[in-house]
Amino acid sequence: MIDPRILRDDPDAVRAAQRRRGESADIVDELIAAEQVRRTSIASFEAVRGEQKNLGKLIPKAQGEEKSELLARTKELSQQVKDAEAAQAQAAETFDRLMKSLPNLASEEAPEGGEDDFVVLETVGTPRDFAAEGFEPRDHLELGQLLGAIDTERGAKVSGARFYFLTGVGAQLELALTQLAMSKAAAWGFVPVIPPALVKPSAMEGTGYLGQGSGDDVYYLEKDDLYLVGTSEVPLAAYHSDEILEAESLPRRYAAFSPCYRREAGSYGKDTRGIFRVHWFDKVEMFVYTTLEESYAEHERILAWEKEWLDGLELPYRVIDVASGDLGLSAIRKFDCEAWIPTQGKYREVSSTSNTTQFQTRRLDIRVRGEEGTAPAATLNGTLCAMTRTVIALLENGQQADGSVRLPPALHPYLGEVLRPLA
RNA sequence: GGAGGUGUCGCAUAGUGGCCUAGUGCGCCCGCCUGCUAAGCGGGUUGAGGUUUAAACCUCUCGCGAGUUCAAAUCUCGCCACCUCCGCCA
Repeated sequence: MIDPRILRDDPDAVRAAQRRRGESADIVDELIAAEQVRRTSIASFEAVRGEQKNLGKLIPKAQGEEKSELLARTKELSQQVKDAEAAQAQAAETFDRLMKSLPNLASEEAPEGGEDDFVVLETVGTPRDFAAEGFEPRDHLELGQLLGAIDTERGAKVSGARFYFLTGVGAQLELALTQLAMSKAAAWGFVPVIPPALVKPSAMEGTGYLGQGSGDDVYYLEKDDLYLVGTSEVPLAAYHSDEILEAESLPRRYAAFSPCYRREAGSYGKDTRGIFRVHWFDKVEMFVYTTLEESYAEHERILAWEKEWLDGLELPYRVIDVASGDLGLSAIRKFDCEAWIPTQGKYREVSSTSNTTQFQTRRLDIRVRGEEGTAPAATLNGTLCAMTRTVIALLENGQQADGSVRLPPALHPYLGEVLRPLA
């Protein structure tokens, strides 16, 4: 949710931001009208309510005829108060619903356009030339099967399409990555967290994951009215909901390890091989609470940490500045890191960091107490390590002609230098 | 899953229908006093929203939501959280 004052003071800025996202600006006029109704209905309610309170004070002191006259008048007022309150509540709800459907104001610095209009900010490392090395690279699934690391057939048997088992060195690799990522994050000043992966609707709604059709991509347990989170951003954002944080305590940085569940509705037929696009994976996620003013610099810092992580894994990657039409509801700007996937001949997303400014904190009621009163906090999120895609990148980029896989030095303490095919 | 209990301002507590504009203590902030510190004295101290140039005023907020009533922290119902016991389990 954006600052309602911007609507009043500078509606053109909101219209411009909508256009940058490639969306209609009509909602701005609807919002302005709804706010007007909201304010006048508040004024009417307060007027009758005030009168009711004043008359009510006279009743215990009044006697006889004066008293019964007062009672008659207040009885009439009572109904008016109820009606005015209901009207006020309805106007507030209408305004609130519209406000919540409005996406965050896309940054003017984000490239304009849709999914394909991203800007490449940087390319790090060089993809290997397998032709020069004299062999055809195997894809991650073939390698995973040779190593006894990935079992998608049994994943499908037990849970269905887009599920998998990690076995042997596959399981060990995920545990090693988890341990490495969590200890790196702790060294950078993040508080390690293991959050619940099931959350109430308010948490899901507050982070913006139920809006604009994205609700279809979320698993929901009807019996219990709980959602399975698609990222630990959700429980981490809701962690401080309904709280006021002291300005001196910021930034608060959290790194969470959690499973992530995604229905992948609307991606039928896309990335169906292996474990690239799955219904469940585990992830270490960074999440920061700070002030709006600090959020822009923090976004750069999170990106820097993501790069440091990929550098440590010695993966070739590039960084893109996601276009305004592809930001999702909550972000004003988003940077993705994409690792090179040799058998696809492309860079593919392995991490993503968003500045969601005050969009989530207004919904979740998270404020900062500073010198000049309270203001909504700002939140940011960024992937440190999404397990399945990182496993894919490590296997494919580290492979050798015999199907063995060389690991980066950072992982040697956990798994040795080379993963070897089963005999 | 069953039975019982609790939920008031940062913390602790008072409050069983109108004198609650929620009192008191602690903590915290400002001032006075004071060789220093402590004590003492005076004032302030939930948050949100509305009217307004401003000062100021008003409304809402006693876990959340409905209801009863002219009037609800207080009475009724539903929900949530926590505590104790039983059952089950890791």
